[in-house]
Amino acid sequence: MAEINRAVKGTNDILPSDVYKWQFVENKMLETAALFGFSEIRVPVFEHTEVFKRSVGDTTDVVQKEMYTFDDKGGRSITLRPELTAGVVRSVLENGLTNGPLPLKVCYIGGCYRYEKPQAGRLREFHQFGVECVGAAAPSADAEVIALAKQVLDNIGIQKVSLEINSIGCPECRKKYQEALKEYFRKNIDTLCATCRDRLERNPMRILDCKSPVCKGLCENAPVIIDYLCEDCENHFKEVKKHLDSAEIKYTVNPKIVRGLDYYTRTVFEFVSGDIGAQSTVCGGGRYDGLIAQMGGQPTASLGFAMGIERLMMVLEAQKTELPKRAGCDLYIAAMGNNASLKATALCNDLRTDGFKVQTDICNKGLKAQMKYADKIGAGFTLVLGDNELESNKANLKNMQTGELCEVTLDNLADQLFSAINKNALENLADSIIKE
RNA sequence: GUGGAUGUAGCUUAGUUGGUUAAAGCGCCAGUUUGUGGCACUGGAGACCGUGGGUUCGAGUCCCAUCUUCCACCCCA
Repeated sequence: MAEINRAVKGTNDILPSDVYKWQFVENKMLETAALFGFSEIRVPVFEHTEVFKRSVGDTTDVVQKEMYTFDDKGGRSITLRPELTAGVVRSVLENGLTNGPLPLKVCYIGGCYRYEKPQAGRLREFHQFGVECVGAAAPSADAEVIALAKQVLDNIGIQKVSLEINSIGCPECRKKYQEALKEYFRKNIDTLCATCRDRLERNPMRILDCKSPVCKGLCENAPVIIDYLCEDCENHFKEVKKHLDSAEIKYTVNPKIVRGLDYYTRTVFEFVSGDIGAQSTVCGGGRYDGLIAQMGGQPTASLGFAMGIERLMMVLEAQKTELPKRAGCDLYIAAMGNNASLKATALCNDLRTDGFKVQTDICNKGLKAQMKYADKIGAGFTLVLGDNELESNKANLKNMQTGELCEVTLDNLADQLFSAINKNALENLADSIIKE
């Protein structure tokens, strides 16, 4: 296939036959966020490169090798967002949103871009839903944000995900911990796998995540971050857990959770699914108390999370979850001849004004072809319009499910269609109740 | 960036030790006489066999390269 009609590597189309799933999921996300007082914010797809370097972290893989960065015609270094927190924080500061009532609760949905090698659950363009809660230092904030993530997943119908939490402390306790960790692994440097030997100095906490059996064995007895938390961080973590318990949100403490973005502090968490392959994290988040100050604002304790929408779709797919599909067409008007076609145009216009989904022939097809088309697009009812109908001002409304015909007058069609649709809906409901 | 697998019509696939106009099902379009979809029947459109080289008298079939897709590592949502 020629390049001109092929999507760029790692990108996907969401086709008309599938959008309903996305619309359902996105609506649930926004609705659920609203229950918690989070309102949507929309920020640009690209930012000054510096925004991401400063927030995500200069040494992270995301910034070092995965960003789509280019110079625009004005010589600015621009980067397509690899995640949304950075841009949202930038906007919050730029617009002085922290001067309003705190906590500030915002959520977002949008595409993110990372130059990675595609695989299951990993694309170059992918979509995230996330929230940011700015100016909330108490442990109850951590629990609320986690509760929100949980409820979003529940409301979408995601099953069998587990919540794992950890505390990676403040920069102070982390420094101490990393020293202890390095010391521990240095003693066993020869037994570590090659990549982990590499990680030892750069990011020793990553070794805890290694899948090689040797490293895994070594990790069993490695020092655990929780033992190195300062008093404040330890108390904070304890309180977070109490709040989760109080809300009856199940979790496991996983001391090995280490977030890959630099801005996280204290509480970090992930929701993990076993159904979608190696990229199993469907939601990741945590506290980032230092980020706002790092971005030039007043020190402001904050936290948030992000979900990978494609990964959620994969879970739904794996679970074989049926998502509600909206009816595509209430009425199809089949027109025969030019006069009927003119009348159909008028009727369609009126009915659409009244809020009905109505279609008619725009290809000059024969009657049979029009009926077939009506059937394929799932029209609830059809109406055939020809010279006879124009003359008598009456026509037969056909119920496409039952095949029943019902005579209607072409005046006040809307009312007649309305009652026909309702009658049909009631009968379907009754049928389904009887079946149960 | 590293590794493994893959690539024939919109979709799912067939294609014999390389040999004439590349096949089928589904889908799509149109018909099966006069104005009503789903079933059946008939017909039609649709593939430069991922791309570029090479071997050969001759390649969808063999070789090389490249790209895509998929999966894993790495990393992350």
